[in-house]
Amino acid sequence: MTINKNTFTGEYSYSIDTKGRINIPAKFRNDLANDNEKSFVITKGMDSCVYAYPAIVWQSIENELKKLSSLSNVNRSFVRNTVRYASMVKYDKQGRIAITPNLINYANLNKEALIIGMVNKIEIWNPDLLEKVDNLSQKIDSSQIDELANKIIL
Amino acid sequence: MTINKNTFTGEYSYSIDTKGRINIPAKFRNDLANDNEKSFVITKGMDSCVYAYPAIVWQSIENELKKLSSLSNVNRSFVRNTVRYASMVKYDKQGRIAITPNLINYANLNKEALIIGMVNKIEIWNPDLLEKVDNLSQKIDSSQIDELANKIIL
DNA sequence: ATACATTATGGGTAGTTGTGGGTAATTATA
DNA sequence: TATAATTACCCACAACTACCCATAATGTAT
Repeated sequence: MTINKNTFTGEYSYSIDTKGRINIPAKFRNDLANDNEKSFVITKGMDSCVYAYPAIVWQSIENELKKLSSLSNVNRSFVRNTVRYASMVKYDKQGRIAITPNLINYANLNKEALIIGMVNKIEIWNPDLLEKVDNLSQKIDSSQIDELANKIIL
Repeated sequence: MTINKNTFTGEYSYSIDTKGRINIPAKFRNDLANDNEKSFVITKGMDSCVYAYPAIVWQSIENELKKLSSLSNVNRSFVRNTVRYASMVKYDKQGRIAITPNLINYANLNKEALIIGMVNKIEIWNPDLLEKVDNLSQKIDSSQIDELANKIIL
């Protein structure tokens, strides 16, 4: 039992089976508020990973997206790309969700997968890819990271 | 009973058992405010040690992180690095927490471990490592200490 | 000093979790 | 419509974890 619902932290290593299923860590399932009815919305992440939002959190994101005027070119393609590959999935009795082939392909997922709690959402990664992306962004943005660190960490 | 809750000082030597469990010093358990529900959040420390924050202290960190939009590259990697190895742990009837294999590995923890109160958080160290890091930092010239002296009155 | 309470540490056990695979129902395809 | 492919749901089981109890060491009060 944690204090904050729909809030995820930590890194877990899980395997994706031949049917494209992956386990949602027991801890995350416990952190998921009941009104989500065991459902996440999975979609393309900003980096080459899969995002999984609690169903009701996704709903509020949809509401935000509705506010973006479609007159703007940028808005249109942004909305299209975020929504296009989104699908609601419910975890089964064993706690697994099925990842769509689209997303498996996009995130380059093989047998091994890393699941990372990102506070309000979950990321599913190919471990090798994550390492690359991580190294890269740390080199580029270290000064900005330090700036953030000064604001947030005690 | 101390005056300030969620405030830790002092050094203690404890052993980590074969299950990865370590005792939270009785004094620290008493210093932990009740609304933490006997829970800490453990994560990677700045040096090669494990940090343990009182759960509610960590919660306020999480709330800050939630405000950062994932559209920014810098924000993403900052959030990821901050929460990636964080997990909430509750101490059992004997007053022990279980340290995740990830963190045991990162901090090079064996049987012996040093627990140090660091005011708003706790550090868990491999004693040998701490000694090395400590020797290193003692070589830092005293001018920097003088600088600190301007900020804090002892 | 003695009795009692608390603390630190080890280990056992029942229940949970992660993983594979099977089968029936549903959907797609020819 | 018949058949193939996909999906949803079920069971099995090894590994792990949470929870409980035991015991020795330490601390505390009378």
